[in-house]
Amino acid sequence: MPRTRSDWKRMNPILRKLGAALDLTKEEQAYLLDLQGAPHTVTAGRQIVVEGEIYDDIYFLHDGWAFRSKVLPDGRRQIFGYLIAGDVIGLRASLLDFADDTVEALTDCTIASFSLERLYDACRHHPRLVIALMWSAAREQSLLSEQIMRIGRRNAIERVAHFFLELLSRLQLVDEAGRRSFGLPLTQELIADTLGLSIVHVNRTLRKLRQLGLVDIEDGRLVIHDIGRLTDVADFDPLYLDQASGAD
Amino acid sequence: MPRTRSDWKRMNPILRKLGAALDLTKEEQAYLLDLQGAPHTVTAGRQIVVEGEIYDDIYFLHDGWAFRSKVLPDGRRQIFGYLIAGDVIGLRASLLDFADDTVEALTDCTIASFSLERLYDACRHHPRLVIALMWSAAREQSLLSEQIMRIGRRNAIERVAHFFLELLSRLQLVDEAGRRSFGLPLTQELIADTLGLSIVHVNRTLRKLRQLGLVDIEDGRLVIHDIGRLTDVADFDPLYLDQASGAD
DNA sequence: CGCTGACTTGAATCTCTTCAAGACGTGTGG
DNA sequence: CCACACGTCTTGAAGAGATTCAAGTCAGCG
Repeated sequence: MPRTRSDWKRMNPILRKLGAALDLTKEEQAYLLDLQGAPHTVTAGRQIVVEGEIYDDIYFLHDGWAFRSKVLPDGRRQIFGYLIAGDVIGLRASLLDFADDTVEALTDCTIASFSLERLYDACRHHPRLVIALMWSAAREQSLLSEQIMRIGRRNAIERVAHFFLELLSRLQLVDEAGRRSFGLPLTQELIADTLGLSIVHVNRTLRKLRQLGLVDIEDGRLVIHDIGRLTDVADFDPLYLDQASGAD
Repeated sequence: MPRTRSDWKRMNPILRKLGAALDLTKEEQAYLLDLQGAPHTVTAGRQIVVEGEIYDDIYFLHDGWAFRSKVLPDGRRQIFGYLIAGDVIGLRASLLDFADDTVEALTDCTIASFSLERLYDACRHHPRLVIALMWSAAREQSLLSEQIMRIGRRNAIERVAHFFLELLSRLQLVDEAGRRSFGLPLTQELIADTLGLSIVHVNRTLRKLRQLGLVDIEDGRLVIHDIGRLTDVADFDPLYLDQASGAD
């Protein structure tokens, strides 16, 4: 299904997300769209960035889910975070000499690339765009910090609850979640590798959350029954997401 | 003890660190030094950045140790990482609306500030400097990812061993460590809050490392007796540090 | 000289992991 | 169309790793 440029623009989640941080001018928006090549699709399971490889391009994720991870020699895997519509992929890999982790498409993804080279030009002509990109990277760092907090100092039920609420807020920002539910393409194994738990324990923890009447997962969709209580359980404070949720 | 500008320049750890990534021209180096105000001292225990506050300035850390952390309402604390000579403080806080964690001086620190406003100018006139700054932020992200890996998927002894080796490499880059030892201003409580462990367990783990003949802590100095074996225990791969260690 | 902060150690306890086995749904080839 | 394999989810039981509680040592310091 062919799309015109103005189509991309109207629905572009990157603009939506960056727009939440800075008010970009029409010109800046146009420039940003021009930077990108035509979007293409990556099928689920494919690796977009591979640990140890060299990259000069970065990608904007338009649609779908991806995740960053790394595997120890003995097979233990850690997932660092999930990438959803509006997120940037591979910025770090192209700034550093090599990618130091792997980004894999979790669902079919639509991505658009542009070369880092063009960032130099952008610097000169549209410095605010670079600031916007840095803002995006800064926010990603906040997510990483919060992930450390989750894994380092929270117990299993807090981790899961907190993780779900973070996903809810992030997805809402790009219009991919309802008020209290969203499509969750994760297996329990992925959740385990994200939160530093075993599969079995994730299973038991989900059961507990279900029994408490807080959340349900049905048909790959997460439904939060009581956001207030879940927020209490998780001790969730969305400040770090820097997205003025609610008041928006 | 007064210093001339050329003094700062010669010994400036920021230049040393950024120089490891990009070869900055003389002009770029001079511009970078001009950006900064005169260094001043922050005494140990003082907070440099406070969670929830608004910041427009960023700081270069010239000397000393600081750490980023966050505390849960019930007192559990997580330390996200340590800042040493050459590191940037507060970039994230000034890009986002608020600081989302706290940076505290662990030892007396020497820092120099410059306003984020000037970054716009830098963008136009010296885009490579901004790239260098982004490289620095990217590397910081790598550290955070590795921290997640440590806490999420490694056991206590691996965490401690890996943590020590990371510190060794980072300190060596800015000439603050010998071949196999360095000054370690951390209490066991700080190590515990860094690695997601209890104080007691850190203590036992350090004892184990000592008994294995791998490391010793004497007089606030960490001495690694057998880097090879410690690297094996930790499964340490310095690739993520992006500093071409050894071959340097 | 007594107080405080950091380190140390033992014992009991708990959270989470590991091992094992079964249920369920789905896709595939005979 | 059935049998079988496979991936995911689920649950029980045993065990390991880490925490908590408690108490005691030691050095520095007012």
